[in-house]
Amino acid sequence: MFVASEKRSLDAIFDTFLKSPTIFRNRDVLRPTYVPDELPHREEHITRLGMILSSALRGAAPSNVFIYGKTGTGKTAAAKYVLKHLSEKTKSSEVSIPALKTAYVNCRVVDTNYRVLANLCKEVGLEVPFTGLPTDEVYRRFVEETSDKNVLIIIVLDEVDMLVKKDGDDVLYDLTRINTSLKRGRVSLVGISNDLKFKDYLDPRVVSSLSEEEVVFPPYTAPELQDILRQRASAGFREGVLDDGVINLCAALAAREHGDARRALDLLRVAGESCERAGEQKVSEKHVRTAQNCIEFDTVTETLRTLPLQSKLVLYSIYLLEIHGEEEAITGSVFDVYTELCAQLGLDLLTQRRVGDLVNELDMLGIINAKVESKGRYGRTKKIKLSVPSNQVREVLGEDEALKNVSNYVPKGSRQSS
DNA sequence: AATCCACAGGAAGCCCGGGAAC
DNA sequence: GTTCCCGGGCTTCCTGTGGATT
Repeated sequence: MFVASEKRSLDAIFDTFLKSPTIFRNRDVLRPTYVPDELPHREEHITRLGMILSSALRGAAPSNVFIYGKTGTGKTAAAKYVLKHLSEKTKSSEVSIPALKTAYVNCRVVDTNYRVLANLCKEVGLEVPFTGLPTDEVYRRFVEETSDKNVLIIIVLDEVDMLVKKDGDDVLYDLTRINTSLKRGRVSLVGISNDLKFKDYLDPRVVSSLSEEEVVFPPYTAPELQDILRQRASAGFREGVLDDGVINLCAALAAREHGDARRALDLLRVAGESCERAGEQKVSEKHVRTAQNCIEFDTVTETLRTLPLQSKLVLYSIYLLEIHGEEEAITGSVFDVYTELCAQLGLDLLTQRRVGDLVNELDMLGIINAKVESKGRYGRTKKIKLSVPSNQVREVLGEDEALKNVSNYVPKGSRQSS
C-alpha cells in the first residue's frame, strides 16, 4: 500500500514546504472572523454604536439597537469590537455599575426560538436540555436566573432575520419586553440583519421596541476595500510578497459583489495559499484569478456533497434532463425522472409537493435556477436550469454510493411534446 | 370574455426520535 | 410507565393563478 518511493516523495514535499520561506506572517489575520484593532471606514458607525451602548457605563440599560447592512459590510465585526471595548471599560470603571455580560447568538446556526433561549441560558451559566422542555419554560428559567442579579446583559442576535423567517418573532417579542419581568437585571438587544425588508415580517410592537436606534452599514466601495486589505495584508503577509495589482484586483472583484469585505479577504488569503502551494515567492494577479475559481468551485462541491440523498436525486434528475432533454426542465418532467430513479434504486418516493420544496431549496442554495413561468393554456410551472457546471454535478454526485446504480441512466424518451 | 391547464405554494396535521416531568 | 413538548421531514388537502386558447 505504502511504497518507499511514495514515502520519499512525500518527504520531499514536506521538506520543500518547510524549507521554502513562508509568505505569510500571520494567516489568521486574513480570515474574515478576525477582529482587528482598527476597522477602517467604520469609525462613524462604531462611534454611533458606542454612544448608544455607553449608557451601560452609567448602569442604565442601553436602548435596543438594530443594525442593517449586506454581508461583509462589517456589522458583526463592529458590534463585537464595540462590545469588547465596552466590557473592558466596565471592568476598569471606578463607579459601581452592574456586571456586564454579553451574549452573541448567530441565528443562522441557532435558528429556532427554543434554541436561542437555550443558548442564552447557557450564557448566564444555566444548563438546559437541548430539547424536551416547553419553550415558555426555558424563557421562565432564564428570567428566574437573571431577575435578581445586578447584571446587564447585552444580547447580540446576528442574522436575526433567519430566525424570524423560520420560526416567527415570538422570542423577539418576549425579549423586547423581558425587562418588565426582571427585578434588578436588565437586558438590551442588538439585532443584526442583512435583509433590509426584514421589518415587514415583524409584529409592529417588536419593530418599535427593537429598533429604538438604527445603524445602517453601507457596502464598502472599492477604494475602501483596498484600505482594509492593505491593513490586513501588512499584518498577514511578509513584506514585499504582494505584487502591485493584487490588492486592487481583490478589492475590485469583491466590490463587484456588493462590496463584500469577507469575500475580498478570502480572495487575498486563498491567493496567498495558492501561491505558496505553487512554491512561488510573489503573489500575483494570476493567483487571485486562481483563488476566485477555487473558492467558487470548493463551495459548490461542498454544498453538493453534503446534500441529503433525496435532494441529490432531484438534482440528478435535473442534470439528466439538462444533458438528455431537448427542452428546458420543468417541475413535471423533473418529477417524472425522479420517479423513475426512485423505482430504479428502490427508494421511497416523495410527493410532488415535497419535491417542489426541494427544488426551491436547491434554488436558494444557488445550485439551480428555478423561475415560475406561465405557458398559458398549458399551465403554470417552474422552468429549472442548473446554475453550476453540469460536469461538476456529475462528478460530485457520482461519488455517492447510493447513486452508483443510476450513473448511466437515460431518462425515458427525452419527453418530446408538441 | 370565459375557460382551463399544470402546476405553485399555504395550512394543517402526522410521525418519529429526542428528551423532561410526574 | 405515561404524558407532555420540540423539531424536522413529510403528506394531504386545498385554493390560487398567468396567459394561450376557445
